[in-house]
Amino acid sequence: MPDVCVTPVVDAGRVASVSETLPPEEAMRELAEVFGLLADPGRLRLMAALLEGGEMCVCDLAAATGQSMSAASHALRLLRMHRVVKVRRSGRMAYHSLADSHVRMLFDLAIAHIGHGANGRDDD
Amino acid sequence: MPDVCVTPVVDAGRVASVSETLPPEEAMRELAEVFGLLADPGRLRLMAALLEGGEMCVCDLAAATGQSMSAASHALRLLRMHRVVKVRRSGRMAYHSLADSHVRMLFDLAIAHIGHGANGRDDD
DNA sequence: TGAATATATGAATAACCATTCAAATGTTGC
DNA sequence: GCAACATTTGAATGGTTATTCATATATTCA
Repeated sequence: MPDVCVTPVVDAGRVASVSETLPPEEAMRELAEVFGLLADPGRLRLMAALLEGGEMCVCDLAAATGQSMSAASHALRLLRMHRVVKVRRSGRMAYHSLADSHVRMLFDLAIAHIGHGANGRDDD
Repeated sequence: MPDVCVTPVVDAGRVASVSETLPPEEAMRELAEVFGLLADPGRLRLMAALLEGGEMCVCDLAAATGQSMSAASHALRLLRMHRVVKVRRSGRMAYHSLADSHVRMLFDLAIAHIGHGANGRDDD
C-alpha cells in the first residue's frame, strides 16, 4: 500500500472517468511485452537484416548483425516465440525470415521514421 | 572475442551487402531506447490516461493509473526527458499532457491495434 | 560408425530498470 | 516565519534480462 497520506485527488470525476476508459491491465501488459521485444539493438539489427536479406541462416545473421551465434540464436528464439520471425528448416540449417506480425508493422513504421531525432534533455 | 571457431559464414556476399545496408549502430541504439519507453505497463497507462484526459496533474495521474505518486513522477520524468509528454506548471501543480512525438505515434498505432493478440508459443 | 557442422539450450554472471522509502524542493496562505 | 501541500529526487532493493560459456542435439558426409 502507498504512502501515509493516500493519494489525494484534485479532480475526482475526471480520475474516475479516465480510469474507467483505460484499456484493461492485461492488454497493457501484453502491449508492453511487445514493445519490449523491440527495445534491444541486437534484435532490431536482426529484424533490419531480415528486412533486407529476406531469408537467412543463423550464422549469416550473426555475422551480419555483429553478435555471437549463441546470442543471435537466443534472440531469434524470443522473436520466434512471439511470431515475429518464422523459420524454415532444411537439414541442419535454419532459415529465418520476418513474419507479418503487428510487431513487424511497428518496426517498419519506426524504421521509416528514423533520422528525425526525437529525444533530448529534461525541461524542468 | 567470440568462440573458438570464428563465426562461419554461408553466403559471404549477402552478409556483406546486408551488413552495409543496416542502419548505423547509433540509430539502432536510439530506436531501441524509444521502444524501451513503451515497454512498461505503468508508462503505457500514463500515456493512455493522458490520451483520454488531456491534461492532468501528477496526483490525479497517479490515482487514475493506480500507482504511487513517486512512481508516477519518476515515470513522467522519463517521458518528459524524451519529449513524449510536456508539462505546464502553475503554482505547485504540474499539469502533464502528451506531446506530438514519434513515440506518441507508435503508441497511438499500437493502441488502435489492441485486441488482435499476436503472441504464442515456440514453434520448434 | 565417427568426425565435422549448424543450431539450440541451460546455467551463471552482470547490467539494467521499476518501485519504494525517506527526505528535499518549492508554493500557497496564515 | 510557519504549516500544509504538490511534486521531485536520491539511494536502496528486488526483479528482469542480455550475454557468455559450455554443452547438447541433430544432420551431413566419409
